[in-house]
Parts: sequence; structure tokens; C-alpha cells
Amino acid sequence: MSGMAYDPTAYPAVAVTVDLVVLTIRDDRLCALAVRRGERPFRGRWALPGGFVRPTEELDAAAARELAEETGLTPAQVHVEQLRTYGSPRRDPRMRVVSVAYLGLAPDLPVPLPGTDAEAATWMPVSELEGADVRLAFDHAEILRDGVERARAKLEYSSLAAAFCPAEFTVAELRRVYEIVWGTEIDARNFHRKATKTAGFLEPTGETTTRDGGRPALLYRRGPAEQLQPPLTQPRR
Amino acid sequence: MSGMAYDPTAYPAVAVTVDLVVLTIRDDRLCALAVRRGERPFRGRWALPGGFVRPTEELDAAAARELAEETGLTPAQVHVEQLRTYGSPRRDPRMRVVSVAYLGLAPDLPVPLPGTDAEAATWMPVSELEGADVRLAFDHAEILRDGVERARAKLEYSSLAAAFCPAEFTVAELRRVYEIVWGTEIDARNFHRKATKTAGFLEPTGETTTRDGGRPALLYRRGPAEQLQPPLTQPRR
DNA sequence: CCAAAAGTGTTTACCCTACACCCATGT
DNA sequence: ACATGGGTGTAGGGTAAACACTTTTGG
Repeated sequence: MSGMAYDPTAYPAVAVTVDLVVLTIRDDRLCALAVRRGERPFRGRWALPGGFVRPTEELDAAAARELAEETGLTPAQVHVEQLRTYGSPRRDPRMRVVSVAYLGLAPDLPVPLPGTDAEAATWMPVSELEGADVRLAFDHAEILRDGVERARAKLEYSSLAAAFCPAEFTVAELRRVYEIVWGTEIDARNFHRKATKTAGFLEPTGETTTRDGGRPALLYRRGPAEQLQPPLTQPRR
Repeated sequence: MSGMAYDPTAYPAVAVTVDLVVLTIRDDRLCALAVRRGERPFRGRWALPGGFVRPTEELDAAAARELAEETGLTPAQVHVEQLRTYGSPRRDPRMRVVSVAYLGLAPDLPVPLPGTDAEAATWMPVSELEGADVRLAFDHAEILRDGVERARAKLEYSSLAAAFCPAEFTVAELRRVYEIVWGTEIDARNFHRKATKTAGFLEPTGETTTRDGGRPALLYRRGPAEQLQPPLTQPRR
């Protein structure tokens, strides 16, 4: 009920942070934003970007601010949504920290501008971050795993895949997103039909491009739909 | 990165709570657990059950504890999963409170035993709690809405519907769950085929029951599957 | 026997996959 | 001309909605 009397001095302080799983596709690989820690604990280790929520700040605003500070990316460029909250009592050895994790999906943007923070954020392939030799700080490996899993699942029934593409993109570029995130091959011709027929998913711009060679492809914009009906189902082994 | 130096005295205290959207089906209606607030703010208003997370307590454990305290229900009887976190700076007028909301699904159990807390929890139809004359405390109307939406969505692709049923149940009882949560009619014969054919969803006990009249129905237990493949799709208008 | 609910069979329409095929460009 | 990728047509298998029909109980 969150309504009992509460004496702040009766409990040790709790800190609330946001942590960000920001995904993009670079060089045909799924990558996540990572920062190298400059302080203890976990000094020198890779970690997810994030930071403290300010006293009068919305959680969503804190996530957007941290993203902008460390990368220069704005909410207009990146789809951001709340992922899950992690609050195990010993996840941070210094004190009780409850972290609200966010998932962000970004198009392949120029290498993030080092923000106002000291450590610059870098894109790292998810496969490397999940490997045994990179041991992410805190419980960030778990957060990353959950974020990637959410992204994989949401591609099926939402229009989120387009968040990985620039403002104007071709059907083939969108298909590459699905193939890379799911790690599967997709029939280009059937995908084309499904993607263009799903109401509200893609809006033709009328322009064409030949950047991939071959016959010019129509360019599309993200449409207004958030849910795909019917979903784009992932091939089951 | 949740790794900058932090001085607890530099910020006003933040409280972390859990709030619970516990759903069940009673008298053919979707109901949620609600408590009447005995203190300010929002004294006398309906609210979701919940309370403060203790200093060394897991968030999940806090949710389970609050559920047990207010209703006597144990995690073995109720499916509980994290829903979303609500942390708007002014959602509680007294201080900054970040609340991690949980979703619980329970079978139609005897009226919850008043727990150790003063206010007893009661099952209230969701339609009433969502009505204009019940104004839930804090942002609990939003939390309830999100919980119900999550439950509706998860019935499609997960085996969660069985969490609304007792340990042994018939296919018809399971179908009633879908009909009530979705507010739709479902063809009993096609549903029977789909539900019993989906691998891992239902395990026959071998027993039968005639509690609904007519030909005796086979009784089933929850199977091991968590995801339904293929999903049980909701009829689209 | 009849009502009621459980469960099976069958038809038909639709959708999805696989793949043949044509189109429009660059070299 | 030919390679490359874009885009359309279509046959065949599978699935799902609709509903006729059989089964098994209680009254």
C-alpha cells in the first residue's frame, strides 16, 4: 500500500539509479553501449551506462539525461522504454542501490560523442560482452541479457525493429535488423510482402536509393503502428 | 553506470516500496486485491496492497512477504512476477517513493485471511476499481491498468491462465478464465483441441469431475511449459 | 427420454512457405 | 550482356474458424 508511516532515519539510505541497455547494429552485429569504469568498485571493468536519479527527476527523464550525457543521443533519436528493476541487497558492495533499467534501441549513429562524463561510452558487440572474458560490473550481465531478450521478443509483435534503422530505410535494411537480432536467415521476398502489407508499419517516402547496388529500392519511414498485426514470427528451428 | 561517488546526505532520503496487483476470478469476474487506507494521505481510499522494502530484503521477497502479511497467500499459491516501477517525484505527497510493482495471479481462494496488518485486503471487481467513483490512492489506478493489460497480453503466449485455476481443473474452467480476462466468447470445441494439444500446457490427472453437470470432464494439472507454442490468440473484434 | 456439458470429425477459407519469375539499376 | 539486389506471382501444405455430430452423465 506504500502508505504506512515512514521514518527515514530508521532505515539506512537507499540509492536509486538508472542503468541503460542501449542496442544498435554496427557492421552487421548487435552492439550495446558500454563504459569502462574509472572508479571502485569494479574499476577498469566494462559496465552499462547509468547514474543516480536526481531528487525531483522522473525516472524516464533520468534515463534520457544519462543517455544524453554519455553519448549525446537524444530521446528523439533513440527509442527508450523501461526494462525491469534490479534491487538485490548486495548488488552494489557500497550500499543498497535499486536500479531501474531501461532499454534503448538506436540506429547506427556515428560513434557516440564522449559526453560530459569522463569515461566515453563505446559500442561493443553483444556477443563479446556476453563472453566469458568480459565480466561486466555489478549485475550488468544479467541486465544486458534481459534487455537483449526483450528486444528479440518485441521485434515479433511490435514495430520496434524500425528503431534500429535511420529515418529513411529500405525493406532490405529492415530485414537485416531482424536477421541480426534473431540470428536467423529470412526469405527476402516473403519478408518484403509481410512488412509492406502490415498496416501502419512502413510509410513509403516515394524516394528510392541504390546504395546497396542492384535495382533501386523504395525508401520507407516508420509508420504510426506500435503493434504489428499479424506479428512477424521468428522462424522456429 | 551506477558507479559515481555517492554521498547519502547530499540527497533527501528515497523510500523503496513494493505494490501488488493481485488478480483472481470470483463469481465470473476479474477481481483485484484492494485495501482500504487507514492513514493519511488518501485515508479511506482504496489502494493496492504493498509496503516498504526492508534494508536487506530482495525485492521479490518483499513482494511475497507483503502478500503473505495481508492475505495469508504464499508464493506457492500465487504466481508473482515483477510488473514495472513507478517513481514519479510527486506520486507520494510525503516524500520521494519509488515503487516496484508486482503482478500476482491467484486461483479463486477463500476470502483472504486478514493478515497481521490492520486493514484487511478484499477482492474487488476490476471493473469497479476502474470506475469513476472509486478513485484509487496514489497512482494505483495506473498500476492496476498496467497489471491488467500485462495479464491480458500474457494469456496469449504463456501458460499463465492456469495460474487462475486450482491445482486440478477442467478445460472448460480454463476456458472461462480466458473468456473473463479477455471479455470475449471462445468456441468451446476449438479451444479444447488447442489447449489439450499444446505441448506442456496441460497434464491429464486421469480423474474426472462432474461438478459442472453434463458429461464428466477430464481433470488436468498445470504442465511444465511457460510459453505456449503456438499461442492461443485472442479473437480480434 | 431429455437436457447439458464434453469431446471428436469435417469442411472451408485463409495464411505461410518455398521458389519461379520478372524488374531496374551498375559495370 | 550480366551480375546484383528489388519486387510480384503462385502452387501446396498447414492451421484455424465454424459447426455437425457423438459421448456420457444427471434428472
